[in-house]
Amino acid sequence: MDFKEAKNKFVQTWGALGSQWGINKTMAQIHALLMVSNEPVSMEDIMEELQISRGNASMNLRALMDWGIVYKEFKAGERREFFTAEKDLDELAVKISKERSKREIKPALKVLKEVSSINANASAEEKHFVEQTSKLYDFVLKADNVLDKITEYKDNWLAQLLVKFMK
Amino acid sequence: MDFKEAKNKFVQTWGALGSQWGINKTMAQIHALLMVSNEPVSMEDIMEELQISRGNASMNLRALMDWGIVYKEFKAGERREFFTAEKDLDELAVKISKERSKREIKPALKVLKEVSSINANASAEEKHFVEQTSKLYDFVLKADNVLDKITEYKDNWLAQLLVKFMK
DNA sequence: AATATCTTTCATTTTTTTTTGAAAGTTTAA
DNA sequence: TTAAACTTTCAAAAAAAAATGAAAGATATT
Repeated sequence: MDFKEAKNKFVQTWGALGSQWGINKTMAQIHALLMVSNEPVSMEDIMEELQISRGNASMNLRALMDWGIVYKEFKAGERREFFTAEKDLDELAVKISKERSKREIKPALKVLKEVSSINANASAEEKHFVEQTSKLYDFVLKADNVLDKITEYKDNWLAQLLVKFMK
Repeated sequence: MDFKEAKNKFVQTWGALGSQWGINKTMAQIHALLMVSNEPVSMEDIMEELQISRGNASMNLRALMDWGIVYKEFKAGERREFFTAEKDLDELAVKISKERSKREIKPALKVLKEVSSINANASAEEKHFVEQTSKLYDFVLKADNVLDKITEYKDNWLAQLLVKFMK
């Protein structure tokens, strides 16, 4: 396998993986492309390499920047914009964790709190509902706290975690 | 908010959350419904409560059973089948982790290993590619190992993890 | 201030995913 | 072994998501 093939395979695989995690294919592919580029990449190059339209490239780059995992770069003397991805994997994990917590977990917690707080009458059905959603609330809250803690460690949290867990 | 509203809100929210995690809405809704039901539920009831077709119910129940988080139940004297969800949340997390590892992480690792093993010639571009995909391989491998370890603890791994991390 | 270079927006089109429902399949019971 | 009760399958339809591209919007240059 030569470089071109390998790069292509990586970008395709990352893209497919993205879909399975609720991220759209192109967005994941752009991210993959930037991750393995040693130089900032122009929108033109991204369009060319992934065979996508200008609008598509623009919108997905915007989304990636909203996630805080892709940055704009300005090259001296160049009019157009260039893009780079966050390449530090710990930093990347932290950013994704924080963002997903904010966008998805926190709102879900709010709903869980609400629905688990209804005044259950005597019926076994309602009691079970309250019990189960309360457990779910506790569980998700704990999981979210773990994420928070992890992001505090920031550097190399994964290795530390592994060490702690294996001992 | 009364019970009916709360239940509906929970099912809807869980369904929406599912979409953001690469699981289809109906599948997540069926799972939500079963999670908060104290009694096994028939396919007829699922169709009725979620307003979905028989085929849809059948296929998504099958998918949930493939994930190992929903079970068929047979009631004495009853011809039709009933369904229940795994309600132990630790167990649920373990099953989902294992399944995602098997379906997504392991195959991704294989590709990462492949593409990071190309024979990089002297160009900075190729060197960077190999370096970055190698780092990614190590990172994902470590993360996958953490999942493995977690599943060994099985009961209440989350609480243990939290304690370890906060100390 | 007019023009050139580049980016964003968004209505429309295309693609992908999900859902439907009727036919085929399966199991139990009479 | 026939029929009744239920489940699964899958081609077609519907819905949802993503992509296009041209026009509008910026921003720099002459």
